[in-house]
Amino acid sequence: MAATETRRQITEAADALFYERGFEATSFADIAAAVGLSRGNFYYHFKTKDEILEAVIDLRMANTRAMLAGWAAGADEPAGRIRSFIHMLIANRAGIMAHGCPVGTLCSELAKLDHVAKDRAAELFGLFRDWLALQFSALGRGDDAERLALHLLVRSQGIAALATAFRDETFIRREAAAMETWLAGELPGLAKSDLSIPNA
Amino acid sequence: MAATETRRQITEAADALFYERGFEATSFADIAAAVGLSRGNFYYHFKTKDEILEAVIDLRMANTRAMLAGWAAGADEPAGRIRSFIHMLIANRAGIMAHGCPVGTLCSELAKLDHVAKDRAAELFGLFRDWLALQFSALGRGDDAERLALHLLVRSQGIAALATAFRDETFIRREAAAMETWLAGELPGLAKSDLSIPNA
DNA sequence: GTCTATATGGGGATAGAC
DNA sequence: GTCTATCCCCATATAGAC
Repeated sequence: MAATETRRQITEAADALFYERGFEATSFADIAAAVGLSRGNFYYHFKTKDEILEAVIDLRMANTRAMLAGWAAGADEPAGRIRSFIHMLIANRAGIMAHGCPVGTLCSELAKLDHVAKDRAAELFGLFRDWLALQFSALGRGDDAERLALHLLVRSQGIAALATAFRDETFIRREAAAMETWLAGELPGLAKSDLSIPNA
Repeated sequence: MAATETRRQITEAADALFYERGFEATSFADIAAAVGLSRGNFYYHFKTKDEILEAVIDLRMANTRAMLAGWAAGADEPAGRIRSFIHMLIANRAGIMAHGCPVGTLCSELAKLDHVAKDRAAELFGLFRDWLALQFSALGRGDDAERLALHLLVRSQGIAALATAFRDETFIRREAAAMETWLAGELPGLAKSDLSIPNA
């Protein structure tokens, strides 16, 4: 197999395992087994665990950018795009209840380890913050755009944290709906009908 | 030294280390060194790591109950008690920026490990939820008490998660203030002056 | 590029002397 | 109750054959 393809497979397997089990709790052997590779060969592709982490963060940055671009393409109005962000909580509820938010839990773990990559992981939050701020700016809230963006991140992170602890789907839906109500209040020009709660 | 006293010291050292470095990342040797004990002797007091975790959760439950009782004793009005909860974010900001919320990060780590104690750790959230709900009930919001309590937990958890990632103290103060504004809006009978932002 | 075999270190955990 | 010595396993990481 081509080295780049194997590297891609390793990175994707590590991405999933880091999310499901955590960075420290995932061993080389776990990743190698997931890809169907021997431990020895593994080191041909990645020399250290930190190198894998770097590749995983790069992958998540790329995936996040693609997701945000998809949301932007999927809705003409900034309010609808923000709703896509909120809806993510419902769409990913199973994973969130089992393993939390991939971004928040990674940042938290790396902060405790005082890992060199902790700031790079925080840039994942930065992507969401900047993208949300852009939508609020387009809605005429330029002065408050970053504050409003961070407030949405706060609530989504809090929902994820408590959903992991209590594993209560109703709670997620209710708090997501409350976020939409808040959004409507911040954007008085918006029609109520544009802010119904997603069911998917 | 008396066994109970040594056990207490171990539990407190483990409590701090689990918070600062995480449960998995903390080794027996780390805890033993913090207490000034040999590894061998360590096993006289705790047979397994899970046993230490259990003791740490018990300690945190007791400490949390004591803190909540202190807040109740320190303010006659339920609104002031809730403000004590919000103020905790400011008071603990240094620790939160470095290591996150002790409750949220422990629940998150144990969930990923699928650890047997994950539900016991979630009961720490339960203590806050029930205590906050009690205050809202006393304020005549009995029907919504749990929902309002969980909303406060959501926002405090989200603030902790993002504060850890961005290490921005201004952000913490601003979001804490926003929580107080929200609280004022939920309790229309409350005087504005009762809801000023703590500075400590 | 992939494998097996292996080095090395640290983790949890135990035995037994004092 | 405390210590030293030790066991075993699994982790990261390397060497070298194929």
